[in-house]
Amino acid sequence: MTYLNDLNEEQRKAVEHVDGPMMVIAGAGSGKTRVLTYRIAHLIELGADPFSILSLTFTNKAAREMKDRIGHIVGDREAKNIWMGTFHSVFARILRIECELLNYPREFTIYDTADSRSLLKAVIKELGHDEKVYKPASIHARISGAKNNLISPQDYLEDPDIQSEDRSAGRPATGEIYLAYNTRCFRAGAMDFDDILFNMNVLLRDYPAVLLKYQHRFRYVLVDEYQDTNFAQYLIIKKLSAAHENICVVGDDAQSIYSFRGANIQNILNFKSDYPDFALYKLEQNYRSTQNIVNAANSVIEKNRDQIRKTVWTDNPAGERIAVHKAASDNDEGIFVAQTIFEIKNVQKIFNGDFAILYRTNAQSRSFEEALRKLNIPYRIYGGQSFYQRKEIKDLLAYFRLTANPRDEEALKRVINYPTRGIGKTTIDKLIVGAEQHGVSLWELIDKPTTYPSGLGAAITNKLSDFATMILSFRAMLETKNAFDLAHYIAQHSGILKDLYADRSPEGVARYQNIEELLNGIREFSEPDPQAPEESVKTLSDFMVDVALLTDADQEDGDEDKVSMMTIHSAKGLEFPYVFIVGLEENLFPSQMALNSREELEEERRLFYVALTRAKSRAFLSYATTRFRWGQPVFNDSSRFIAEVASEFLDRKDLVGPGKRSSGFGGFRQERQQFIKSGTAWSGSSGSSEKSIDSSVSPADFQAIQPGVEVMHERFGKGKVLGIEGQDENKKATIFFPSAGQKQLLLRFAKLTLV
DNA sequence: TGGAATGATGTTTTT
DNA sequence: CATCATTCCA
Repeated sequence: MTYLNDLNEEQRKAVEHVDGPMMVIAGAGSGKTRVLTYRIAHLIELGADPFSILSLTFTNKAAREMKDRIGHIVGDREAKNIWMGTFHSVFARILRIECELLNYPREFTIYDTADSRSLLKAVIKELGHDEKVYKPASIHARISGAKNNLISPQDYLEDPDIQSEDRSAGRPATGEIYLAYNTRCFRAGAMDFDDILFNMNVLLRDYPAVLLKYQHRFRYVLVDEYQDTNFAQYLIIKKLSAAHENICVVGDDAQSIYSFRGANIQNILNFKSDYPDFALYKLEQNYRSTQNIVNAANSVIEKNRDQIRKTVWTDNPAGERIAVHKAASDNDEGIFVAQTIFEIKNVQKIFNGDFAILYRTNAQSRSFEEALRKLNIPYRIYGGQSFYQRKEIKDLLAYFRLTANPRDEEALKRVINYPTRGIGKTTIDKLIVGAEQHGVSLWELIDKPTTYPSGLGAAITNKLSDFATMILSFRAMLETKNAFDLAHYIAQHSGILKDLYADRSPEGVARYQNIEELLNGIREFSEPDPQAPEESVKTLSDFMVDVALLTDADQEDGDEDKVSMMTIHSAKGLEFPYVFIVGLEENLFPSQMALNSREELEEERRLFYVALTRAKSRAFLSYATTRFRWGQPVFNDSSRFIAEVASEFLDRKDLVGPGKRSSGFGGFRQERQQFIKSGTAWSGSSGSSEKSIDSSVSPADFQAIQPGVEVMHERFGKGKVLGIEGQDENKKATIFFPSAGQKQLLLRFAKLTLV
C-alpha cells in the first residue's frame, strides 16, 4: 500500500476511512480527486468487491479518468467493474434493467434538450397556447425544476402555491402543458434528462424489492461534486446508501455553480442532519497553483456572504502576478490572447495543451478561433455545438433511434420526410391528431392503419406504409447484425448517404465526412473487446444506450497537442498551467441575468473563483471595451470581479495609458485607438500592423477595390466591380456575379478577395 | 409539397 | 449577425 505515502495527513485519514458516513470538504486544487480515487483503490485492496462500489461523478470524462487512475493501482480488470459514471448514465443503466416495472420499453429513448424543446413546442401549439407567452425554453426550465424536486404533473396541478406562481407569471397553463408533455414522452417510450432522476426515484419509492436489491449491491457509495447535486439526486443517494450507510461525499461549496439547474448547497447541510455522527475531513492545502493565484482567488471568494469558511493555502512558489489586459474589441482580445500564447511558447518550451481559454458563454469562442487560426495554433473547443448535435448526425441517429424504438416521436418526426418522400406537414399534423384521439404513439398509426384509421388518402397511406416497411426491415436486423453493419446499412438504405453526397458544397462535404466519422466511431465500438472476445455481438441498440448522454467532452481527445477553449462551467475539475479568463465585462461576466439578486451574483463570483483556480502557474484576465452583440457594438465597463481581486496580486497593465508602456507580456502593440475614433466599428480583421494571413480585404485595402477589378466572394464566387459609392466604413460596391447577378455589398462586411 | 426568399428573434451556464 | 420560422410561389 505504498500509494498511501502520496497523501498528506488529512487526505490519508479520508482515504483510510472505510465504514460509516463521511464528508470531504475540499478546497480547489487540494487533491479531492486523488482522495476519491485512492479511497476506492484502497477499498478494493482491502477486499471490497468492485461491483459493490457505486461512484457518481458529474461528467463522463471525470468518471473515465478516475477509473483509469484506479486501474493503475489495482489493475484495469478490477477497475472495470466499479459502478462508475455520471448520475445520468448510471441510473439510465439501472433503468434499462428495471424499466418494465415502470412500463417503459427496454429500448426507451433518452430525449436530449433539443428533443424536449421540440416536443414542448408541439404540445404548446396543439393545446392552442401562444408560443410567445409559453416559450418552450422557459417552460422547459420550469418543468425541469419541478422534476428535480420530484413534483409530478399531478402534484404540480394540485399545488396551490405553484399554481398561483404560474398565474402571476401570466402562464397559468404551465401545469397542463407539463402533464401533456409527460404523457407524450411516456407514449413515445422516452425519458428526458430529468426523467432519469425522477423515474429512478419512483423505482426506489414504489418497488421495495428493487430498493433492497440495490441497497445491498452498493456497499459503498461515493459522490463527487456533492455541492452540485439537486434534490432528486440527493434522495437517490440517500436511499441507496441507507442499508450500509457507507456514504462518502466530496465537495466544495465555493465551487457550486449549478444552482440554475437545481443544485442545492442545502444538501451539504442536510448531510449533517441525516448522519449526525458523520466524519468530516477538510482539505485545505492547495497543490495546484502558485501563491499569487491561490491568494487572489481567496481575496475574491471572501466577498461572498454564503459560504463555509475555510482557509485554502499553498506551499508552492509565489509565482507571477495575474496580468490584466484591456482590449479595444472582442477581435483584439482574440488577437491578444493568441499572440500571448504564441510568444510564451517561443520563449519557454511548452505545449499548446498547457493553455486554456475560459469564457462565460459559448458564443465568445469565435474571436479566439479566428486569431489562433491566423497564427496556426491548433485549438480544440469543448462544449458548444457538440458533434452529436449537428443536424446530419442527429438525422442519422434518429433513424437508429427509430429502429430501436419506433415509438420515439421526435425521431419519427425528424426523419419521416428526410430524405423527402412526399410526406408533408399536413399529413403529420393529421397523424398527431389521430394519435391523440386513440391515445397511442404516431408509430401505431403508421404501422397499423386499419386498427387506427386516420382518414388519410390512399396515396399518402401507401407512402407511410413504405416508410414503415423500411423501418421494420431495419428492425429485423437489430439483434442479428452488429452495430456497424446495421448502421451502415441504414445510412445507405434510408437515402441519407446519397442525399448528403449529392451536396458538393464545402459544407455538404463536411456533413458527409461527419457521417463517416460517426460510422467509424460505431465501427470501433463494434469491434470485439480483445479482453473479452467471448462477449456477444455489440448491436446497434447497445450503441444507442448512452449516446444521448454523451457530450463533446467525451469524444476521444486524440493525441494532438491543442489549446483548450471552453466555458468556465465545463472547465470545472480541470487544470492548466496557463489560463486566460476572457470577456471580464459587466453584463457578460457577471452575466446580465445574474444582477438581480445577491444569490445569483454570488454564484457568478464562485464561477470566477472556479476559473481562477484552474490555473497552475499563470493566469491572465482580459476584457474588451467594445464587443459585438447581434451585429451591434456594445460598450461595457470592466468586470467588478477584476476590482475585487486584492491589488497586490494583480499586474494591471490595463490601467497604464496607451503608448506609455506597451511591453505587454513580452512585447505588445499598443491599444488600437483608431478603432474607437471612427465611432462605428467594423467586423473582420482588425486593421493593425499584422497583415491578415488570408488575403481578405482589410479596411486599408478598400481602395484597391475599383470599378473594373475582378473579385472573389465567399458565397457568390467570382465577380466584376461595376461601381463604388460611399466613404470609409460605408463604402459600397456594385458587383456583377455571373452566378448570382448584380449585388450591392458593403465592403466592411463582404469578405472580398482580389483575383 | 418543396424550395427559395424574407422577416423576427435571440446569448447564460449542462447532464 | 446568425439562425430559425413563416410566407409565398412553382
